[in-house]
Amino acid sequence: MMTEAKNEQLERMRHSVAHIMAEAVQSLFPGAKFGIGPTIEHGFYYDFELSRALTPDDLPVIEDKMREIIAQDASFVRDEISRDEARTLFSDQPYKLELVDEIPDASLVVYKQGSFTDLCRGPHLASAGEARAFKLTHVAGAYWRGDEKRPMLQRIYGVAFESQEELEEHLSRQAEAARRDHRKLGKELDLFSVHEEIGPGLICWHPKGAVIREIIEDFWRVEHRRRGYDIVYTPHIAKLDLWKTSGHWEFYRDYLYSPMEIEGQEYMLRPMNCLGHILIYKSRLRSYRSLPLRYAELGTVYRYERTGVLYGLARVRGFTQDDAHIFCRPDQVEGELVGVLNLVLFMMASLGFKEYKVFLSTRPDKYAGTAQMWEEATECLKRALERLTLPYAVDPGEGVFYGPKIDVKLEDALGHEWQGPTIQVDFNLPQRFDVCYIGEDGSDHTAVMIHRTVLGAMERLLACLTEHYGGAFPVWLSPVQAVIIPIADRHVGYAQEIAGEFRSEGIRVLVDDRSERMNLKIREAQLDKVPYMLIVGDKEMGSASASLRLRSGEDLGLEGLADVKNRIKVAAEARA
RNA sequence: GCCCACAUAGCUCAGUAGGUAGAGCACGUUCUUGGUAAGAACGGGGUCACCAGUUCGAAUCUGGUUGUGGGCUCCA
Repeated sequence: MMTEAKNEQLERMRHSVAHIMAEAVQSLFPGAKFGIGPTIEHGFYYDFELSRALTPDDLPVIEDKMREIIAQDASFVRDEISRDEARTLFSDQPYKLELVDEIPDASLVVYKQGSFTDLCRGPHLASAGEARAFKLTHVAGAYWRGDEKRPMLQRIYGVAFESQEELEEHLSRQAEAARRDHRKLGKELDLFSVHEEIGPGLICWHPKGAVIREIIEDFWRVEHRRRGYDIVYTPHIAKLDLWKTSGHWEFYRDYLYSPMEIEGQEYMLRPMNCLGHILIYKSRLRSYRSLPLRYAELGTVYRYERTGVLYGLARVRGFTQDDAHIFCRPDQVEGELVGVLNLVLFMMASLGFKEYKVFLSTRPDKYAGTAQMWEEATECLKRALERLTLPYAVDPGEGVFYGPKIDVKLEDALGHEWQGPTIQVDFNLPQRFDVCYIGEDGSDHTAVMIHRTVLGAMERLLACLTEHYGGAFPVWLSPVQAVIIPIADRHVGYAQEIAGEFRSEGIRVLVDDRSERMNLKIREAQLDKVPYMLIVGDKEMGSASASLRLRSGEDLGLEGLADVKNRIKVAAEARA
């Protein structure tokens, strides 16, 4: 109850600060047209149409004006007026008029403070002087009512808290998030790059990023074989006709790369991996006895994403899905779904993601198949979730046109959400490609097809892992697990001996043999977030040992080589 | 795609009355061989993203292109 009341008060304050900002903008930009100004997580925004574009330099000026307004401490006055009065009041505010016309109530509520009156349900603070710590953070463009066909307004975002301390705490959390940004760490830790010369959204994996990827992919393969998947490889381009048959050309044309002509035939870069898998399935007659068949592929796909949506590794134009397609009988669907969900949970746990949200998306307005098919499949997905006692939320109408799905959103250490694994039942492709099997009765039956990824895409996964761990990857994923630091040049030979021995047992180790001081080498290994530093000098050489330092800064002192080796191997095997 | 901002050495960034460029780190050479987060000196390195325009003269002003960032819309 206490926190609820507190939240309500905070919401009220944030909303009032939005009004105060609007008043400040009104006085600084005469003729401003006002959109809406709601509260959001941590703060608020307000949308305006102004005579000129705002720049970041405008924010402190607006903040100063807001402080003046707060100092004047005008009361927030609630008033109820008729629709006609409202139309008169907002006669020069086209966006407000639009809102007035949409509210069905007979009388409308307005709030007035100082010289500013806004159409607003409230509630608000008693007076402007109750506003507390706030800061305007950034300006951005935003379509009126989120519709890209309507005018773009200028939005000012701000944050507001009950106290200066809370505001500063929030700002420092933001700063920590910026430090963990995978785009920044990707450069610092030498994981990946994108190049103007190659094209936006197309990723080059550097050796260290590639190590992480390779380890995860190897792990993925082993786990899939163990769970009855067959691994396949299929081409990255295919004739355009195939994509017409599948419906991709019709439904996703805006997201496809233009076809290319080869020997008078049009070919297209693949946006999905399914079709190759379907053709493998169809390469011979399938009996009900041989189902389910599970074809898995780390399949690279290319999708044309609009430039404005690209984001580091998390939203790209070429990416590798850990894809698989399960072909099964209707009576096998539920069991398969449970198997996939188990695999998802296992992968998430192995990668260190403890927080995730599960969403079940149901039938949209436009759909393939019959309502009954959707009903049954949705029930199957539900039962599978319930068998694993997984809490989930239903996203009504958010399914893809070809079938219902389960999406898993991961939450990283900073609370960012990432769309990861997805499990989709498909009613479209089996029909279009006549994907069937011979049943017990000797006749053809349409197979059920399940698309699924358990990691999502390798690119997005690396983004997510990097931010989750802040670049300090667990030992099993660390590109370099240990750096051996000889104190003086005469210790390099000993360091290399250790490195050879460790390497032969699968430990990723480097010798920092530069003629630099130990302090520098420690600092750099630390900045590289290498889990173990083995410092070796005269003492260690004489006792077949190394002095062990962890990236946490902890100095574990002298330890026998066998123990060090064992310690690293145990940590790697535990995936810790 | 849309709105706004930004683009200077490999990296992080200085460089506002327009007069052909700087620092730190990194890199190279040399000296130093040092016990738990940066030893020192010297040196190499930039057609100031690209293309036009204004100007006697453009990193600096204008327009366009490309890319990046913050958002909006979108994300099979």
